[in-house]
Amino acid sequence: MDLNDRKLQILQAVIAEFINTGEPVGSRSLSRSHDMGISPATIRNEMSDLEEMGYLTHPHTSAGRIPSDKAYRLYVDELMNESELPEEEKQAISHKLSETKSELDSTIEHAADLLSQMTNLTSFAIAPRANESKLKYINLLPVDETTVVLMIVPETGKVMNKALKVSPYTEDSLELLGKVMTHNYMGKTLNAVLAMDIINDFTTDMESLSGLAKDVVPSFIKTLEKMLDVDLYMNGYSNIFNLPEYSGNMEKTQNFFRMLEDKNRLTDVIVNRESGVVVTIGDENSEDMKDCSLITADYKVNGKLVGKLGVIGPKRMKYDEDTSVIKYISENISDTFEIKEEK
Amino acid sequence: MDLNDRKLQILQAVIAEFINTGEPVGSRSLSRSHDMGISPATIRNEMSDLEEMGYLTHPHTSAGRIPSDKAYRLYVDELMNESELPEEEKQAISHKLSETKSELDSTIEHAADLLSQMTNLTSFAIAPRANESKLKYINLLPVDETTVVLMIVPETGKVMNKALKVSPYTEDSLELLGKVMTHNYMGKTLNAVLAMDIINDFTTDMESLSGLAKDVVPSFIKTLEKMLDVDLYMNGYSNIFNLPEYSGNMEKTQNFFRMLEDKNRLTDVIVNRESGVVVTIGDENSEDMKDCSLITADYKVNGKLVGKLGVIGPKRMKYDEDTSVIKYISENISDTFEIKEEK
DNA sequence: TGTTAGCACTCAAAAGTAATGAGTGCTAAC
DNA sequence: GTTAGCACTCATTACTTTTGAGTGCTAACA
Repeated sequence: MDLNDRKLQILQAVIAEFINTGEPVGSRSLSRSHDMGISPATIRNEMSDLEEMGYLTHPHTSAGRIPSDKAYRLYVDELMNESELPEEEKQAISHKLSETKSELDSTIEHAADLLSQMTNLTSFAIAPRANESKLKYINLLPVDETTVVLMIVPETGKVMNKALKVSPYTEDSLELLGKVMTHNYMGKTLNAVLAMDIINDFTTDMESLSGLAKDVVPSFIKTLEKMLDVDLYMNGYSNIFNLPEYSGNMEKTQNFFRMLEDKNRLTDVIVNRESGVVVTIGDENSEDMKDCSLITADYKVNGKLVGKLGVIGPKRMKYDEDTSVIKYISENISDTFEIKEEK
Repeated sequence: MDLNDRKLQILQAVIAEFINTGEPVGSRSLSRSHDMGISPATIRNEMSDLEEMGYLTHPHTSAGRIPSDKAYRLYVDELMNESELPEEEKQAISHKLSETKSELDSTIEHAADLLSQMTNLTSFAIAPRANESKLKYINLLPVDETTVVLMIVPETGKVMNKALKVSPYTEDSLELLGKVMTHNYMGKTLNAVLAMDIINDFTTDMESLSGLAKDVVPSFIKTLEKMLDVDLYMNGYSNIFNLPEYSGNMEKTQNFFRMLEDKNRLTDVIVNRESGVVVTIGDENSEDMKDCSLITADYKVNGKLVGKLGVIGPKRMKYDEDTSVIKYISENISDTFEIKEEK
């Protein structure tokens, strides 16, 4: 059987209608809302064909049709026309994001915020991962007799520092320790440094430092490990209650929130998505998200891929608009954190 | 009318039963479960009295009784015996918290985690507020031609730093600017510094620095402002679905999540609670939390009050156990971050 | 005088029943 | 190939009945 023009037209109409209302679409109501010059009976025949081809399903015999995952996939890949964002929305985004220009963390947070507001979905964003990023700067600074601050600056990603309680020390030994650490680890990637036998570097070689090193090195390692963690921002989860299929179904709602609360798992899923603007639909996701769709995009800092952001919501989301929003926001962030050549 | 012994006993039994099951408690079932040597009819008479006195209510004529807010208040203040935590739970807490010893942020996060696990409620914790904390250390560090790191260490609370993009600069001018900032602001409280006319300090006086200062000072101010924000950790919100009164009532659940998602509001509520272990019940809270109870406690760092943590859940929470857990965890944190005198 | 058995009454929740209506599939005529 | 007609399906809604845990009241009892 062939996906001829009329079938496509009907399929598109069913998808559009279902995305809008969330109710199964019947032949009669379709012929009323989208006048395409054919009778409900004809639509019925076509729908029946579309069902056979796997694009539509039936919740039960006497209900209307709803799009299958395959239909959404077709829609996203071929049918929908990515709408250009209206100028005023673009302005609103740029304006909101420029408020925190040059502060990546806040920008990411604001981006997630915007995203959920503009899509009425649950949004998320993750800050840069640092693991393949080279250490650019390591420093130990004296604060008071028993406090020093350890600071680690990776090439991309978040600066980390930590105030450490240590036994009394001399500034000289602190400076020396800082220099040794810098010498040993600077320019290497986070992963590379963590693969080294850091503790041994200090316990065997340098007697004079071992006291201070004993206080500092474990924290250094822990801090490096913590830099591998990605921060997850999430926003707009209450939006789910605006959708009748959730607000009328406690079990679905429960699953949704349980899924969201497993932050590690969610972070994993997001981190491991392909780059670019990616849409995954229903079964294309893992079991716990199988009746959701996700759209993600990544943003760059200085031209390198570093973080992701996106939305999660029901399969009947407004793929066209939502994709545009996400795309625009991620590009906007990337632009903001581009090295300005002319500077 | 008098709250005699028997009435108290019955009231206590009703409360205990209701906290356990969430179902209104009838006279017959009460006489069966708590044998107190009197007939259901007598219990009925007493319950009727208790209702007149405002301790019990009736959802409808033919239903059992449920405790009023007043009853919970009495229970919390006088009737319940704060249970000592079993030794193994204490151990579990100490063990889990000691994993991240000396890293306040992670400790707080873990504490919130533990709290929700042990109480089956939604837990929250806020990291220290820095606004009355004195600035202990300000530094500007060169990273590369167009990047410097600004670091601010307050006496208590979180070290903040930020990588800033700046126009090309000399290390000398950076050092000078750092010294000026240190000279101007060190030892003052955050609030005090923010009250000053910081921008003017630099634009008028020091011509030589104005280029660099123009890049750095606005970020300095923003960073200070950001230090006033408190970070809120939240955990275990899905626990709400285990409670029949929520999992059977979408509207309640919605309100709960909407309330939780308003982070600023929630943070405000928590920050402004009295110190010590505080329980607020139902109407004692603001409108949006009026059918919840909250228990909070604060923890100290170096003996100063700095942060809070607690739980939010239904009014029929296990006040005795939950209070003990919160109290123990908050004390444990305070102990961990106590200055060790003997050091 | 406090306690209790007995009884009529109440009412939410559960179960059963019927009506509604949007939908389908099939067939026969156009 | 298209469409009107019709029998059939089935979730949803409304209505009714039944059930049972509960109450309040009264009268008798210790």
